[in-house]
Amino acid sequence: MKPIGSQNDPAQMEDVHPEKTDFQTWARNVCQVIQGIPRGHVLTYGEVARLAGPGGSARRVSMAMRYAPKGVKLPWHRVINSQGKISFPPDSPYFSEQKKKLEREGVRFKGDAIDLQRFGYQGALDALLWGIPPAGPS
DNA sequence: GGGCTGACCTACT
DNA sequence: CAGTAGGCCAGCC
Repeated sequence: MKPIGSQNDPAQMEDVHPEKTDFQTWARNVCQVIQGIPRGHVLTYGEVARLAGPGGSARRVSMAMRYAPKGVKLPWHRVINSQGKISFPPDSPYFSEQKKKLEREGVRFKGDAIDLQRFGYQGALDALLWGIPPAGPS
C-alpha cells in the first residue's frame, strides 16, 4: 500500500483539526482500544467500533488498522469478526499468522471459530475506564 | 463528478 | 442453521 502517494501539499498535512471527530482522530482511538485488549482475549469489530466512540462502524475499524503505520505495535490479531472467526481467507498468510498468535496467547479455537463466551473481552469498557484487569477464562 | 470495493454488522427469511 | 438484503464510509479508479 502506498502512503497517500503524491500528497506534498503542506496545507493538508498541517491543517489538521484534532477537535473534530474525523477519521484520523477516530482511528487513533481505535488503536487505543485495540492496545487495551489484554493477552488471551479478543474483541469483535463491532465492539471495537462502539468502544472507540460515536459514528463508529465496523468497516472503519479495519480501515483504521490498515491506516496505522508499521511502527505502531498493534495487536491486530486480537480483533476478529462477530462470528468469532478470522476475517482473512483461509489460504491467506495472515490467517495462519493470526491464528498462531492467538493460540500462543492461550486462545483456543473451537473448530474454525473462537468461543466468544470465553475469550470475548467483556470487561473491555471497565478496563478502558478504570483499568480493571479482566477475569481470565477458567 | 460517479461507481465499485472492502480484515464488517445486524436483521430478516 | 444457511443465505440474502440493507447499511456503513474511506480509498481508489
